[in-house]
Amino acid sequence: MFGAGADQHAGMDSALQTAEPPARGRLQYLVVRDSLAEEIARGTLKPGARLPSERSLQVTLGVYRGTVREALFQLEAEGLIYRKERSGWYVAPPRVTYDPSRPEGFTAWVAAQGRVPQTETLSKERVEASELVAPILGVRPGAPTFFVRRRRHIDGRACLVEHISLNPKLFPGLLERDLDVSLTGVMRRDYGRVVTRAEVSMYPCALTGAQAEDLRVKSGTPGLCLIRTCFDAAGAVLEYDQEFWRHDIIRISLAVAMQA
Amino acid sequence: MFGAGADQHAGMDSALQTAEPPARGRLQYLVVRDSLAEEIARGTLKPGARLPSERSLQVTLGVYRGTVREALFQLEAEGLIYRKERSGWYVAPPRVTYDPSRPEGFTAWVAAQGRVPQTETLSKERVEASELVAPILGVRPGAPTFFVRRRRHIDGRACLVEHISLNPKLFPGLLERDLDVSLTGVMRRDYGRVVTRAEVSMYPCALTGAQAEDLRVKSGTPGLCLIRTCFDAAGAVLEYDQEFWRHDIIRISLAVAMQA
DNA sequence: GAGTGGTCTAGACCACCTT
DNA sequence: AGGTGGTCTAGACCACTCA
Repeated sequence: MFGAGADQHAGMDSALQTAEPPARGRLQYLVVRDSLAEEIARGTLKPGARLPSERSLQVTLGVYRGTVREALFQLEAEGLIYRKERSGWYVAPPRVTYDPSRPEGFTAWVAAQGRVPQTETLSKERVEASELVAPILGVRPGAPTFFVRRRRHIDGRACLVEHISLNPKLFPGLLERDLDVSLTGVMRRDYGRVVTRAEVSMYPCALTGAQAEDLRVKSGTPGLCLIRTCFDAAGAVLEYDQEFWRHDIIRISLAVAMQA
Repeated sequence: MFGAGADQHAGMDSALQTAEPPARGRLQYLVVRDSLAEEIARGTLKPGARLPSERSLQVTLGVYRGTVREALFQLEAEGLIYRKERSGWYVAPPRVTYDPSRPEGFTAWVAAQGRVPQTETLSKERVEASELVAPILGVRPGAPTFFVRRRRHIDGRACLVEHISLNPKLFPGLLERDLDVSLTGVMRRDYGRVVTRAEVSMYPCALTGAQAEDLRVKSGTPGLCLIRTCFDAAGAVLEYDQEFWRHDIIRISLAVAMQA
């Protein structure tokens, strides 16, 4: 046996059997990370494929499990792999590209990229407008609003949950409808309301609490929070939408005209 | 002494002295996270303040250091705290809001939010156009291009590095100028080129390798990659810009008109 | 030089998924 | 029931920062 930490920091040629001229791969977990990343890039591990278990990697690579996990976390942060809780680690599929200036709904643009979309309504209810939402929807705090929670999937994998707030006066009877479809489509066809403008804001976040549970990811998983307020041509707020995305599945892309 | 893991999962009343009706705080690191988060929310810990050291938290809270660190990582992922490598953990300042449709440069919009911007040119050189960049700039692969690396700070903290590629024919002598200023300003004043349109794309990423070193963060830190191609009114590509942001410092916000 | 975070080891039990 | 990841313990040494 070798003493704890005697040559734990590689740099000498102990780390892995794969003879490499490390350069930056001095740290063991970086070596593990890069070797896994290379297998993914090379295609030895294809999207959707399952990685060997942590314990088998531990044995194969001759490092302790924490080091393997650190490497896995890095790859997860890069969006190269993801985990199904207590099931295993899998190679992540390519990102989908979302253009918030396009009028197509989720279902349409995901399908257009050759992927399989699916929407699931988790809850729909009447709630009192919060201090935050009331001024946005243009109602008094405490006034009735519609609140819809939906989960959306791509290729069978849950990739976002969204919280939608609406003004009931604009959409009477909305909650009685099937909402597993494009909401902008329902607004247009059934209520004659068309989104012509939106204010979009987004920031990297962590998925915690209810969001993490809804997406079945570990609390603290990195995510992207995307908030959208949709207006019609008259300037009425049609929808206030908070979307919590897995960080590894989306790319935002749009053309912007510079303001004068 | 107590056996390894006998009551390691709280739920019973072992976890922390702070009597709480956990609800979701069953896991020890979530309890630690939430108690720290509460101190930040309450203002006991103010932006910029330094947290107690991991070892002192370990003693205070009666858990092992790994548990403390897991809690710290979660708060980091949420953007509530950040680390200065090997120095300590600090409470994060509020995010700045970036609107890619505004023509103001970094220096102007950061200052407008009451923060102190600073730009630093890390390198500027002539390089051969890569396969990726050539078609974007409209030159042949291998043709000469300008390549500028800059690091930008907010309130003294490095918050992004950017890689800028330009077509030398449009900006002769650019590399001899001071580039620690607004590039769009230089383009406009010195070359009569005005950005009127941009294609912007962004996705959550991990800061690794050179980016991580430039920003002095640990490899694998979550980040936001923002890529921008700027055009003038004639449709010429003025600039191809890759920005690597710390994940916790920025919020993107813009108004979009829906395409017909 | 003292103190900090960063990395690493060698174990253990638990909750959950899969078969 | 067996295997997986998730959490936890109790150590150790290292590289770096800061005073």
